Parts: sequence; structure tokens; C-alpha cells
Amino acid sequence: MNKRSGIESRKRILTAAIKIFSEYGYKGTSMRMIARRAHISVGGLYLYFKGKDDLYLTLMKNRLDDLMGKTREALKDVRDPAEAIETFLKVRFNYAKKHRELILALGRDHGLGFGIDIKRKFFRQQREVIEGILKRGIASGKFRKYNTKEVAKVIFSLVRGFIASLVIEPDALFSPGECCDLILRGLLKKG
Amino acid sequence: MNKRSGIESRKRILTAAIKIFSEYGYKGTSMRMIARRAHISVGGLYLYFKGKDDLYLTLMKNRLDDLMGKTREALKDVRDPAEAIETFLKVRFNYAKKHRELILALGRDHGLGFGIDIKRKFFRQQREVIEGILKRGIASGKFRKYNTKEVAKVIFSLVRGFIASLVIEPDALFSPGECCDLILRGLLKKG
Amino acid sequence: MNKRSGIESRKRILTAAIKIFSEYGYKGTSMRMIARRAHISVGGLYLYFKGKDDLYLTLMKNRLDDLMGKTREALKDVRDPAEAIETFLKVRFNYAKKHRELILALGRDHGLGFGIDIKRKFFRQQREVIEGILKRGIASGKFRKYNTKEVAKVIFSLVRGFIASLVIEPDALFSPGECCDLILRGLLKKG
Amino acid sequence: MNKRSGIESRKRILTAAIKIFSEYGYKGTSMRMIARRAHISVGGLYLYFKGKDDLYLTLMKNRLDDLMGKTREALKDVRDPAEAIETFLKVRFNYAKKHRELILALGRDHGLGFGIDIKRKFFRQQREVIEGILKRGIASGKFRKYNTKEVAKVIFSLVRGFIASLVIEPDALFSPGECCDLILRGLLKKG
DNA sequence: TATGAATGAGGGTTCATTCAT
DNA sequence: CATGAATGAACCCTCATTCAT
Repeated sequence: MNKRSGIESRKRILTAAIKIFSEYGYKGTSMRMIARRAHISVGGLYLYFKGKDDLYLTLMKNRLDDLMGKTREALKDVRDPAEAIETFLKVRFNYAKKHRELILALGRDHGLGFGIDIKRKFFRQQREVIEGILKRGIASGKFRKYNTKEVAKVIFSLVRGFIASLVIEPDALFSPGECCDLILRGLLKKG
Repeated sequence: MNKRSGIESRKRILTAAIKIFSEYGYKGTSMRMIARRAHISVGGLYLYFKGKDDLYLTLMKNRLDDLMGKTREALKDVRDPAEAIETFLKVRFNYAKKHRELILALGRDHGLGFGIDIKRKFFRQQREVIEGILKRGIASGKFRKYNTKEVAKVIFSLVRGFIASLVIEPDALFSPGECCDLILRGLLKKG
Repeated sequence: MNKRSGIESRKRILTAAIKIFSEYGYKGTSMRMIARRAHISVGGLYLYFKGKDDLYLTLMKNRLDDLMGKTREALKDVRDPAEAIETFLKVRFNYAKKHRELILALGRDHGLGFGIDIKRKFFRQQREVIEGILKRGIASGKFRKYNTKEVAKVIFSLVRGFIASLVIEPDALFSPGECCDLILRGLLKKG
Repeated sequence: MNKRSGIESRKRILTAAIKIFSEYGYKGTSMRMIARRAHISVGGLYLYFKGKDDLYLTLMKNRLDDLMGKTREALKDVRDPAEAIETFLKVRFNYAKKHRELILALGRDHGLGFGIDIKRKFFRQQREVIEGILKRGIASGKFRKYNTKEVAKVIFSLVRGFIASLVIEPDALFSPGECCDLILRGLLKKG
């Protein structure tokens, strides 16, 4: 094996790990599988990560931070609350589709006994972002008066449901546009 | 060696298995764990089920059939489409809360290579039920004209998101009422 | 299950056991397999035999005694030593073909730690029978002077080889006639 | 954790396996037994062989190829057919005595569902070698006219019988010389 | 920085045997 | 006599982890 910089190796491992973890889940993934895909030896893995848990956690944290950043970035300059809702959903849906591995961090492997806190924190942050939009919408008079906390949860659940569909049931996928429309205007006829 | 009726043992195993599977997932669950919880020996498990797969599949199929039945039963006499949507969501949410283990069958352990068909069939059926309601709603003039297929997917995703929240994040739970309201009337002010 | 005489059950078990044992070997046979074939319950087996070993041993002993008896019976009235050799081989070969299960007792499952003595005794008896024939042949002047012990072993090995072929390699089977001819007259041209 | 060369470990495993397999048979041998004897851990076994089958098959194939090679080598320069028969038997008997484990490959564990083809091929080759000798013997006028196919089978059976004796019944062993004599000259007095 | 042989606990599964009925 | 539910040790195999090189 060639001499390579440690940083490069570390990246290769992370890239490999995210692929394998998201395909097979935490328990279904073996260190050997990751090592093979990363073109490194089993032992080599342990030079960069303390163990399987550490690798998994690092991965998850990276993704979640990245996504949270992207979410905030996208919403930064959006003033209209309806547009903000739409932007939020689109960012999330696109990210999910692009990084199917995200499901790794969100849709499975609960009950591992570790990593839950990271997820919970992320979930809370996301709900807070939505709630912020809702509050501004109500304040601006564009949105009806809702219990913002509850509605934020509902909207966030939609995202989770979207991701869940992504996993194994592509038939269940829906378009962000249609979804936005429903949320904004409801099922009932106006008037 | 306690002597017990076979039927009783089988039930105890199923009860234990559903608990453990839903807590630790398929891969995270060992036959020994189930045996211990069911107060039976490892070998005893195999008197009632051909193996881990069989046990898991049986469990899943039972739950799904039961839930599908309950869903149809609840909707049988509901004529108003708005009410039907509400009923559907309530039935599903309540069932999920009552049988937290349901998540077993729905929220995780995809990609096992077996049991996917059962899930997919269930998912399809559920979407069809929703679509039926939507079509009736539109036909009756109470609902706006939507792409029923897409909207059915959105609504169904809400259920999946609700269940996902259920798993490990009780904070994320929302009330069916608020959710119905949102779906029916939308976020925007009328007019 | 019908009420049946114990003796009948015992026979059914033995018949079943010999079939299964000879097909799958001692280790490859489970008590369940035997029970199923004998149309009796697992527990029922233990009413008639102390355990797997006991069943196996009983079986072997029965067969071996039977065969030894048949051998002696067949040779009883044969005076001519050449004819006796022929008779011996024919009896053994036919018995082997008829009761393919015999191989159970002879060709496999050594190293079980039990039952060896029974086999050894049988083998010794058989060699003694052959040696007796040889001695009479030499005494009568019909046979050349050989080391009877050694030659008896050789001839007996032929039988074992025959049985070994029987197991899985029907192509390797040969006719008793040809075999006798070889043994009696040798490969070389006379004179 | 001793550090040893992989090749050395592989050899140790093979040596251990052949001993254990030949003593207890395929089914009677556990991977743990082999591991213990090879001074390696259970998991270590699987670094070198895909599983029990693989280990067993590798063993068998090695032995059989080796023996077939030695047989052909020994017969290469022998012209006299009588001498060839003697050489053949001696090579086989000596090999069997030296590698008592050979019986592994030949005398037992039929009906495993795997590895039969390898054995059958070997058996056929051996019979062909013998038949070749017989044909040359007849063509040269030294042997009487026999059905070569049948006689080849008989002679080969002698070898199998010899090996069978070897397994558990050392008393039954005979000398190659005596055996050759019998085959070549027969039991009957000339003339 | 990197290797890969080695470990041993734990996975799913089978099976001879027992015993309450 | 007969049943079959129950047991628990042992089976083959996998895997996260370690460490001499």
C-alpha cells in the first residue's frame, strides 16, 4: 500500500463508511466491509477511529452539522414565510435525495444506546427553525393563528416521512411542490 | 421443566419478540434475548418458529393485518371526507401509540432482504385507502382539486413521520387534531 | 396414536432406525428422524431403548449375529474347499446387497467410542471361518500351502472392499464369480 | 497472541484437521477440536478456510492428488505386469499405512453431499491404472485371459478392504507380499 | 502510517434427552 | 404405552478489536 497522508485516508474511510452504513445499517455493517471499500486494512481503521461506534458517531455528527448549516444558509435571505416553508422543505428533500445515506442518521438504528443525543439535538434544532418561520408568518398576518409548536412538529414529521419513504419505497415519494401546496392551502375549498 | 400449553408458549414468545425486536431492531435482537424474555429455552423457540426470520415475519404480518383491518373497520361508516381523513389519522396514530412495537414493522429494518414485500403491500393498501377518501372528497365538491395520488402520499408520509417520532423522540409527537386541521385548512389565511 | 403392542413398536423402530442410520450414518441421524419414520413420538423411542447409542448397538448386534448365523448355515454342508470359498463370498456379497444397511455396522462410523468391540468380534469370527476353509483345503491337498492366517485376512478384506464399493460407488461393484475365479486360480497362466 | 506466518498456520491447521477428521469422521469432528489441536483460535480457522466443508475438501483433494501422483510415478518404469501389480499394491498399502488419515478420504463419510465427485474420480482413475496393467499382462501372454474390467475392480477392492482394516482393526492387516502372491497364483494347485 | 494474523465472545440453529400429562 | 413441550450444551460461523511486525 502506498504511503498516503493520514488526512486522505481518514476521508476515504468516512466516505466508505457512510456508503456501507446507509446501505446495511449499523449492525449489518462490519468493519471489514468498510475497510475493503476504503482500500485500507482492518487495523488501519483503528488508527483513525476508536472503534465502530466512534466512526458511526463521527459520521452522523458530520452529516447533521452539514445539513443544519445548509438549512440555515438557505433560509438566511428569505423573508416571505410561505416561501420559507417551501425553501425549508426543498432543502431537506433535496439533501435527503442527494445523500441517501442521511437516512443512516435519521431513519434507522435507533436503540443503539449511543448517538441518540446527537439526533435529538438535531431534531430539536430543526423544529425550532420551522417554528421560527411559523411565528414570523403569523406575526406578519400571512399565516392563520396556529399552535406553532404543534404545527412545527407536524411539518417536521413530513420530512421524516419523506425520508422513510426514500429508504425502500420509491413509489411512496412525493413532490415537494405538491406537499407545499397542501400545507399552505389545505384540503378544503376556500370560502 | 414447566409444562405449559403450546399455544400459551407461542403467545409468550410473540409478545416477547415484539418487544425486543421493536427495541433493538432485527439485527440487534438475538434469539437468546427473546428466549430469556419469554421465559423459555433457546431450543424452545424453535418448536414454534422455524427461525429468526420466521418469527419476525409472523410478527410483522400479524400486526399489519390487524392494523389494516382496524383501519377499514373504522372508516366503514364514515361518509364525510374531512371526517374520514381525521378518522384515518386518529386510528393510525392511536394504534401506533398503543402498539409502539408497530414501528418494528414499519420504521426500521428495511434492507433485510425478506419481509419487504409484506411491508410494501401494506403501504400500498394504506395509500389506496387515503386516495379513496380524497377522490370522494373532490367528487363531493368538498375538497379542492388535487392530484390525489400525490396528496395521498403526502398524508401517508405524515403517518410514517409520526411513527418515526414515536421511536425515540417523544418530544416530537404531535396531536392528531392539530395535524388534521393543518391538512384540511392549510397554513395560509383564507380569502 | 393407536394402541399397539410394545413388541410391534419396537420392531417398527428398529426397521426405521436401520434405514436412517445406514443412509445418514450415526452422527447424521437424529432421533427425530427415526421417530418420524417409525411413526412414533420422540419420547416413545426412549421407552424401548436407553438412548441413541443403545439403539444403534442393538441394531448392529442383531445384524451381525444374523449374518454370522447365515454364514455358518450356508457352509454347514459344503465339503469341497473351493466351493466353500465360493459359497462364503456369495453369502456375504448377497447379504450386503440385500441389506445395504449392513454397511452401517461395518463400513462407517468407526471412532464412535462404542460398538467397536462388537465389530471386532464379528471380524475375528469371520476370519476364523475363512481360515478353517483354507486349512481344510490345504489338508485335503487341493490348495497350495499358504500362510492361512494371512490369506484369510486378504480374502476377508475383499469382502470389506466389496461393501465399501457398495456404499456410494455402484460402478465399482464386481461379480462374485469373477472374484472367486481370481482367488482360486490367480492371474498368472498355469504351467 | 503469537505472531506466526500465515503459511505456517495454514499447514498446522491442515495437519490437525487430517488427524481429527480421520479419527472422528466429518460429522464427529468439530471446528473447535481442530482449532485446539492446531493451537489456533476458532476464528483463526476461518482465516484460512471458508468453512468446514472447504477444509475437508481441500484436505481430501490434496491427499488424493498426491497419492495418484505417487502411484503413477512408481509404475512409470515397470514393464513386467506381475511386478506392476505388486508395485501398485505396495505403493497403495504403504501410503495407507503412512498416512492413516487417508481413510478420511476413502473409507468413510460418504453421503455428505459434497466431495463425492472428487472421490469417484479418484476411484475411477485407480481402476483404470489397474486395468491398464492387466491388459498389458494379457497382451504379453503372461496373464490368463480375464475380464479386465471386473478383475480390476476386484483388485481395487482389495485395496479398499486393506484400508478399511487399517481404520480400527490392525489385527486384520495383511502383508502386501502374501496378497500379491494370492492374486498372481491363486489358491488352487497348478496343474 | 499501515498491515493482517489472531482472538474469543456471541450469533443462529440443532439435537439427545427428560418428564408432566 | 405414548406424547410432545421443554431443556441446554454444542454445533458452525462472524466480528470488533488488538498487536507484532
